[in-house]
Amino acid sequence: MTPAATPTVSALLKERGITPTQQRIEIAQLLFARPQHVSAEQLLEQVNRGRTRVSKATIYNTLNLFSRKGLVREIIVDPAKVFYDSNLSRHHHFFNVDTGELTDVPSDGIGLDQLPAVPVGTVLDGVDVIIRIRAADRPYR
Amino acid sequence: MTPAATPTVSALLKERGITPTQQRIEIAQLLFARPQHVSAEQLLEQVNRGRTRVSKATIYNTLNLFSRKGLVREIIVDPAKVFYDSNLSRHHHFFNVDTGELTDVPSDGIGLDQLPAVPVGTVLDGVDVIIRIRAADRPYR
DNA sequence: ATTGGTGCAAAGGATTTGCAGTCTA
DNA sequence: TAGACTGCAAATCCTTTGCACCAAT
Repeated sequence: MTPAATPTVSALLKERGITPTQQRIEIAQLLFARPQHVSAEQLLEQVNRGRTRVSKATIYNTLNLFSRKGLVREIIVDPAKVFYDSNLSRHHHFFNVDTGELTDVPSDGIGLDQLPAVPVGTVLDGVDVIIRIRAADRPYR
Repeated sequence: MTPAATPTVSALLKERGITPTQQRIEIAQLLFARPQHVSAEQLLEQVNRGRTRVSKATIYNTLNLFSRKGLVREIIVDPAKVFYDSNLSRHHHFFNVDTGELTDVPSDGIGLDQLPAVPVGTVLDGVDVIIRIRAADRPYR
């Protein structure tokens, strides 16, 4: 086995002060293979489809860690489902309340110009813009 | 007892096609006494502090009903806590991740100019802008 | 009578926690 | 070897559901 099959991800983790364990590397590789939104559950499935098995607890621990370290962004759209976004560029989301689908807003599509000053004693942590949409033919009430 | 101690709220509910029961009136009175953000739990406490007792199930049923009928807006900031906002005017929120506090963004403070076109086959359901803030002296990582 | 609403308790589902065993440095 | 990490299962917490009882038409 080659000693450095995953140099990039491992280095990325170290940069952020995260010990690159096997599980974390596996998780990070999936997350950063392409920008995506995944739930903890989806990620767990993806990982366990591969060689390295990880537990539910580790998925949650790792996602929380990555989130705190700024490697992924938490997107909370539903009380029963958090998504983790590996695309860190400034962008916002459509959330289809009928399907539960989360998609990016085309970058040219939104103008969130000036942010308000945050309250005294606080600092900005992040801005979420979630545009809720639903199927055009479901009046739903 | 006066036959119409609560004419306003009762009428409001009827307008929206909601049968004005005692519990719903009580809940609505609290919600609309002043614009506020409450969680289901907080509202349950508030209601049960008064004369009319309501159950947890009724609180949830009622909040979901009011939300569907457009009387309150759901604000989802945390997977474990939904707030219900009785202020329906277009506005956005600060969410203090350290304290769990939700406050309004001063109306002049934000410019969300153009919204993107929603995907084909869908219609706009609502837009949430949540500005996450944290205590200035808690680096937290 | 029928339909709708409420309450209670149990169920459900996502996330967290405790703790023992394991790995990293 | 010390400290950090992982896995498993149990525990938590918010929210929903099932079902019996009550109210209104």
